[in-house]
Amino acid sequence: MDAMPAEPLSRSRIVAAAIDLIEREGADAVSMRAIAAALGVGVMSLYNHVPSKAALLDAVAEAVLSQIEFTDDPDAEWTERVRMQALAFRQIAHHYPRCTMVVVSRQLRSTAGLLPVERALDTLRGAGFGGEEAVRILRMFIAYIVGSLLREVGVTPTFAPAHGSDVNLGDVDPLLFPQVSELSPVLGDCDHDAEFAYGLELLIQATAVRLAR
Amino acid sequence: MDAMPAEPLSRSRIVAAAIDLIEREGADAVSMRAIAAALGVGVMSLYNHVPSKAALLDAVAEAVLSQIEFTDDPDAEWTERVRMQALAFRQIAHHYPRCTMVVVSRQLRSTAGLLPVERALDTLRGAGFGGEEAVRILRMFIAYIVGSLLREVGVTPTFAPAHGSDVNLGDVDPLLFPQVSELSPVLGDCDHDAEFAYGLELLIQATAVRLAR
DNA sequence: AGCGTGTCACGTACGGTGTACGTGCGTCAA
DNA sequence: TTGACGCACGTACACCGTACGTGACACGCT
Repeated sequence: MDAMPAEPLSRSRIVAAAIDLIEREGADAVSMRAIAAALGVGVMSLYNHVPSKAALLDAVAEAVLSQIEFTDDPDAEWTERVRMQALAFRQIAHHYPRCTMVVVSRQLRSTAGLLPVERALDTLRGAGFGGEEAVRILRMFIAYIVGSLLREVGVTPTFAPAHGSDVNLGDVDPLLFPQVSELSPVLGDCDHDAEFAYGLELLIQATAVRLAR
Repeated sequence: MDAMPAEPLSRSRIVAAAIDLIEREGADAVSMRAIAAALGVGVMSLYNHVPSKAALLDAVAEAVLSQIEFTDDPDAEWTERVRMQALAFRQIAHHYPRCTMVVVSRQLRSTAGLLPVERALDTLRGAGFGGEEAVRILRMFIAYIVGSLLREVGVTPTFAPAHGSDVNLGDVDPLLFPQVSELSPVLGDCDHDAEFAYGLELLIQATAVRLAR
């Protein structure tokens, strides 16, 4: 009976199952019992490899973050390199949309998020920024990217692609909110890609101006 | 006995108690039972005024957001008005630090967040931007602000004022992460006010450049 | 071969959570 | 007076994270 060798249940297998479950059923559906069931093991077996659920979610964030793929071209203009890095960061959020909230919601003091930081700082300093300003600029970019991702997943917790707000903007009192009322069609839909690119270009240009001074 | 008239337990009292509890004990400590206990009522009484915990947290977000105080000077330069609005938005996050995560974590399709939007759009269009671009710029500012707030509360879940990362950056391999290693003192501490202001000014200037074209 | 010793899967159990449901008490309209 | 309705409340259930104990198995040593 039970021919399955049932490979040894490692930490990485647990993390993978957790990511899978989050992506399939949403972050709220994540429970130790559910993960254990998905792996076909008992609940408490998980605790031989993961100290707690919080640590597991940290590991999930770390795993997702470490999958960022940088195709960094050292010969390219620094503006182009910054653009690519920002887009790469955002891309993983599209590959794991339901996990994005998990990643963003917990501060990660691991070394997983360090490689992107290293690359970004290197690019900025190579462009001619001093260390302190490079850090400031990096923080600004991260804030913008994270904020954008949060809007994208916030608007779509069930990940219906767009249109979300619909009803809400239609019945706004035009006297109280004339601008909102007039612009409701524009506010109503949101091409995330275009929106993100717009802000990104603006940030890059602003950064370039800073460099010229 | 029981002299207390025990005023009638309205929805707003429940929300206020929830905010109070979040601010005192943290967002994790929020439970229906704890809120009920803080109000001196039974747990199920809450459900006569609030359909669910999720709805309660939405109401919390709405309440916090509606407390933004705008001192909008119509005679001021539009850049100054944008600055004031951004700072006002951020200020409530400092008044309710523990609630910030709650506000940011849930998309609000209520009219509470509409007044700031109306003001901002009015300012931008008054400056000369077209409707579509005003929306784009607004979204960019919101992304930056939200991202910044998330970093500020993320670094301080227990709200210890600063210094947080300490150990983590000290023992980074200088060969693997030369930039991070060299800049670790800069990365280690973060003057949130200054950092936010830096990015904000950069965004405003970039926006002004966009307008000039 | 016998025997600690360690690793690890697992069951049980406890205190917590959100909330469905029923019950009883107040205050009004008829 | 009586019915209806609003609302505070207790009980109960399913589910959660996880502390603890137990037993199967693999190993190095004598």
